[in-house]
Amino acid sequence: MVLDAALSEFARGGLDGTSTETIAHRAGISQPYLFRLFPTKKALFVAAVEQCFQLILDTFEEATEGLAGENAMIAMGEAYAKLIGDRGLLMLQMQAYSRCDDEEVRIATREGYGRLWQAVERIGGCDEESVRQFFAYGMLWNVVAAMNLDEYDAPWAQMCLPEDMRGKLNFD
Amino acid sequence: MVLDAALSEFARGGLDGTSTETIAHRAGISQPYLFRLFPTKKALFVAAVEQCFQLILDTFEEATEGLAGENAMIAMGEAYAKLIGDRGLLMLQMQAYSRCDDEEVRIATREGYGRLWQAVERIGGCDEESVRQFFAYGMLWNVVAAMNLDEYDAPWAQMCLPEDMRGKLNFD
DNA sequence: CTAAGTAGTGATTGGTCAATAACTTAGGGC
DNA sequence: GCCCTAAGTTATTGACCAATCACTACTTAG
Repeated sequence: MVLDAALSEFARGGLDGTSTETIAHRAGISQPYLFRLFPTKKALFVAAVEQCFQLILDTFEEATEGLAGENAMIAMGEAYAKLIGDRGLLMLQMQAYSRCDDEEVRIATREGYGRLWQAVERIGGCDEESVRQFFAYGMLWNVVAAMNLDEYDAPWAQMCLPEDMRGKLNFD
Repeated sequence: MVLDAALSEFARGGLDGTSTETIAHRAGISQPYLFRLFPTKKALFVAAVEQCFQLILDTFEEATEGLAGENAMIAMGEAYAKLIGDRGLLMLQMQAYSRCDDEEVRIATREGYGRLWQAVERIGGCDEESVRQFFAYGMLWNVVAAMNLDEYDAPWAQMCLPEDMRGKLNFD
C-alpha cells in the first residue's frame, strides 16, 4: 500500500529528505501517480503520520483486551516496546515531532498524540500521574531506540532503560 | 556567530529542509564562505548539534553551582524548563534524534546525550532510577513543547505536565 | 616593494525534485 | 460501435541548491 511505503521512507529520511520518486518506486507506482492520490508531498507525509499514530493506538487496544488497571498499563508498555522495534513507527514519530513548526504537521501530530493519551487514560483507568509517567518513559525509549543505544557500548547507555526492560526493545 | 545561525535555522527546518544560503544569510556571510568554514552541510549540522548539547550542559553546571543531591536535580529541572523555552535548543535536539539513521549524526547525538547523562549523574549524585526519571520527564517536555501543547485547548493537553510545572515552560 | 598568506565574494554548474501536462489503456453501460 | 470514467504512464518544466572556481582586497614579514 502507498501509505506503508510512505511511512517507511519518510521514517528514514523525513519530509524533506525523502523524494516522492523514492516513495513511488517503493509503492510500485509511478511518481506522478502519487500526486493523483495525494495533492502534495506534505499531505502524504501528514497521512503517514496519522497512520502511524493509528497503528500504535490499535496495538494498545489489541494488547489490552480483557485487561484493566495496572495490568493493562504493563501490557501497553510491553506492546509499545515491541512496537518500536519496528523502526518505521519509531522514526516517523520523531520526524513528526521534529517538523512541528509546520502547522499542518503540528495539528496532525497533536491529534494523534491526544488520541493516544486519552486511550491510555481510558484503558489504564488510573490516575493522572501514572499516565504522565507512562508517556514520559515512552518518550525516553523513543530517543534511546532512535540513537540505537543497545548497540552502543558505554556504561551510561545501559542505564537508560530500567533493568526489567533491557533487551525488550528488540531492534532488528 | 555562524554556529548560532546554523543552530537556529537547522532547528526550524532540519538538515534537509534548510539551505546553506539561508544559514549564510543569517550569519551575515556569503554562501560559498560557509564551505570554507565547514567542509559540507552535514558537518555544519553536526557541529550545531554538538553546540546544542554543550549549551544544555553548561546551563546545568551553572544552575547547580553550590548545590547537590535532590536540590541540584530540582535546579536542573527548572533550568531545563527555561532552556527549552528557547525553541532553537529544543527543536534542534528533535532534528538530531530524527536523523539518527545517519551515522555521523547518530555518533554526535549519542556523544552529546551521553555527556549530559553523565553530568546529571555526577551533579545529582543520586541513584540510577532518579536519573532515568529525570531524563524521561525531560523527553516528555520536549515533545510537549515541540507540539506547542501550551496553546492547545484540550483537557488532555493540560495533563501532560505535572501541576507544579505548568506554565513554567515559558514558550515565546 | 614584494611575496605570501588570510578573509572574503560573485558567478556558475551539475544535479535533484515537486508538480503539471498530455497521453494510453481498459472496462462497462447502452 | 461509442462515450465515459478510472487507473495509470512518459515526458517535461521550472525552481532550488550544495559545492566549486576564479577572482578581489587586505595584511604582514622580509
